[in-house]
Amino acid sequence: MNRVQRKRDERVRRIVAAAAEVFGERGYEASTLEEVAERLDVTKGSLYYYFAGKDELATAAIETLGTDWTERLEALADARADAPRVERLRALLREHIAIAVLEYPAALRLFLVPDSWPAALRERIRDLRRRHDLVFRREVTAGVAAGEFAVVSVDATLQAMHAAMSQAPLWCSHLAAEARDQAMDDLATTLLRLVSSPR
Amino acid sequence: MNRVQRKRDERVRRIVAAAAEVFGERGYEASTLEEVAERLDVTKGSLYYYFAGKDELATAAIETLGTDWTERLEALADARADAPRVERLRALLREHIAIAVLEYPAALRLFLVPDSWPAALRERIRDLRRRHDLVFRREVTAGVAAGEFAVVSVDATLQAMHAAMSQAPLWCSHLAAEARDQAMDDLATTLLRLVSSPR
Amino acid sequence: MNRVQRKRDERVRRIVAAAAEVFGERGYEASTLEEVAERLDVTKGSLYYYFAGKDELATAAIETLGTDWTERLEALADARADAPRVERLRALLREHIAIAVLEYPAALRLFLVPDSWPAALRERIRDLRRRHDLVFRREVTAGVAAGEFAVVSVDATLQAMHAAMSQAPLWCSHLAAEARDQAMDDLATTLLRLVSSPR
Amino acid sequence: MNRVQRKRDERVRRIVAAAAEVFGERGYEASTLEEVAERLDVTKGSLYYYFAGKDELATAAIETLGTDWTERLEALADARADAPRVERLRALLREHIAIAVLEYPAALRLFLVPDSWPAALRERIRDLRRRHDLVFRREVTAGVAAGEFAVVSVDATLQAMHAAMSQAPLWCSHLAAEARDQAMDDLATTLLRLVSSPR
DNA sequence: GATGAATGAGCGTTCATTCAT
DNA sequence: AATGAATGAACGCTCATTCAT
Repeated sequence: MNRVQRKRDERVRRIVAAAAEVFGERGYEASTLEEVAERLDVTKGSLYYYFAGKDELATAAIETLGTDWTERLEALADARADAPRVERLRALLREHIAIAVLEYPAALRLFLVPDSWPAALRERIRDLRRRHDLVFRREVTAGVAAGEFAVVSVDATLQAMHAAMSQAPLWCSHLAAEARDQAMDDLATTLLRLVSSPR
Repeated sequence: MNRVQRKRDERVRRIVAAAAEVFGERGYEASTLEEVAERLDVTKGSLYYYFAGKDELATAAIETLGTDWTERLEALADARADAPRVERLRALLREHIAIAVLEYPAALRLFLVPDSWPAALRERIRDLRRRHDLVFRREVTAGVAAGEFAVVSVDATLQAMHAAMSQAPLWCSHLAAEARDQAMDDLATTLLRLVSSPR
Repeated sequence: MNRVQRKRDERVRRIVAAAAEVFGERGYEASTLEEVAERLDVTKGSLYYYFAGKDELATAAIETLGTDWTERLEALADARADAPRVERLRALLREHIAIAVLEYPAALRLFLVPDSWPAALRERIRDLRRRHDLVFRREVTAGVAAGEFAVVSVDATLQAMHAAMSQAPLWCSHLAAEARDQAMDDLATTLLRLVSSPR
Repeated sequence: MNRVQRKRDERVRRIVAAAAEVFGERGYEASTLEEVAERLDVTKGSLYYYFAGKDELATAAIETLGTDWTERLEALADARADAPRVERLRALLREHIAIAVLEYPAALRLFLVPDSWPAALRERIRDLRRRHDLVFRREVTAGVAAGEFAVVSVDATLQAMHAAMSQAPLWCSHLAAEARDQAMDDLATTLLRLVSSPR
């Protein structure tokens, strides 16, 4: 029973990975269950054995990706708990950008979900974003409270950070390794300006 | 013949305008020729008299949308030619955000062109973005040269600005009118920090 | 414009007729748009130019058939307005049976609609049945009021009549012409017993 | 081996019972093997160990349903062997209606077998109906012979009775419990009129 | 120039059926 | 005996595209 369950989980994992790929490359609307199935070398119908439909598959893809991403950032924040605020935030920004560029270059498209989704799923996705957002929000608000950071508006600041980081792949992906590293560093440093107290 | 030509141009102009509206609101995949035709109060088939297909219409729409957008920003920059740099840049940022949020909420999706599009069209779109980018790049580089702005990297700065502005609709669209205006102001002010000389 | 409209109406009429045939032969669930289209020698998709979907097509089929049927009975009732009650009712029963057996042998299946239909459509069908029912109900209640008929329950009586008449094709269709006429007569006479005052 | 066989028979019996339930509730097309399996708490695939496919299962279900139904009526007729004819017939009608309305509301649909079914299966079903019919035919013909009943035509009378009873669910199912009981009583009494000697 | 009509390919989804284990 | 998994055909539906008029 345990073995069966493991097998099933592994299968689900592979399907979600393939789905995340496809949704990321094409966006929700242009993605086809056929293509997801093709990459897994199974038929369309098989997907329905594991997922109730396109929406659920997309949600699972987003959820998996979002959870993994968030947890890594949370772990990083913990690991740097004693570092100066600005350095901890820089590390988080840098890591976020690196994950976006190197591992999930398709994430932006994945989160560009159609407004037509059922409210429940959209709420679920909103939760994911919130938790993800919280990693950075915590740092920023604490820094502001401590007088080390200064922002015009926490929301606007976080919005700008997230947007810039999630679009980084569009800009960086085609660069050579070194230039890319430099670009990612530059972006992180640039985004730090958003919270630096201007004196 | 001249009169005929003018008439045709005007017709094309109206079609493209309607298409830009629809594509701008829904993105490429979710847009329907039926809806474009409906807004023009003609039938779907008529569009084919002027455009070879959806892709061409979309390209024309993107082009129009991009050109319109850029020209409005250029005009604004001209109008504020004598204003202090920082105020001119703020005005440009604010206007860009307003256009994105209020008029073309799906522009981000629209510019995320699928890899499957013909290279020619994608190149055309790249040109548009370049010209668009130039409006802000000019301001930033001039400001830096004049010692009034300071940036880590011009590319990273512009990249962050554009990303934040184009994703603003995701964040602002659902806000009430007043809150939305405030959010747009905050975002513009926040993005100004990216070029402010930190002293 | 008038000619175009006539053409369209004729087209719709033919589609509805084909649909009524198919739905009648197979029932709602087992009927296929493909088969309706095939009988019309067009493609499935064409049907959507005239009807929004399977449900609407089925509703139109039911509606057309039901209206025609009812109107003919109403006309008959008018024509026999001066005949004795029992003879007028007999004529109505006989005509109803004849229409069912000879013209719409498939009607029974057509009205066996799935419970899953949208409430609006089911309400529409209920209306049709009500109007159809009214032709007989009027006769029965008037007869009862006049003391010429006697029934246990008007509802039960009408229900039994309608059921027997609509199922007549199952029983009569395969009979030879003469035997079939006799069977239809017998059925009408039998059903008259339902209202005869038993003394 | 005998024990094994008994076990298997029991298993088959339970499957068929579940199938009869489902098919009786939903009709053939709308029934799913998945649902049958679910009610038995086994998987879809298991059913194929006992039945070659949906059609065979449906046939067995119809057969069971029909046999069960008939036997209950036969038992009832026996139990009331000494009652007056009219009361025995009333009891049979009432019971038939109750079974139709309360237990097999979709039986009508189920017996409206598509023409596409193999002739053998359809013949089988016809046999079932004949035996079923016989329960009532016996009562009616005997009553007529005894001079207690009077009918225009035995066939027409039985046809009307069966039709009214099998369509009763369409009419009664949505009534509240009390009203439904009353309706069933009324219908039985009404149908008795079909055989009552007039005057 | 424009329309009404039709087409056909493709999509998401369902489900009876098969089969290795 | 039974299960989990997979398949494939079919269905309802959408929509870009074509074309005679």
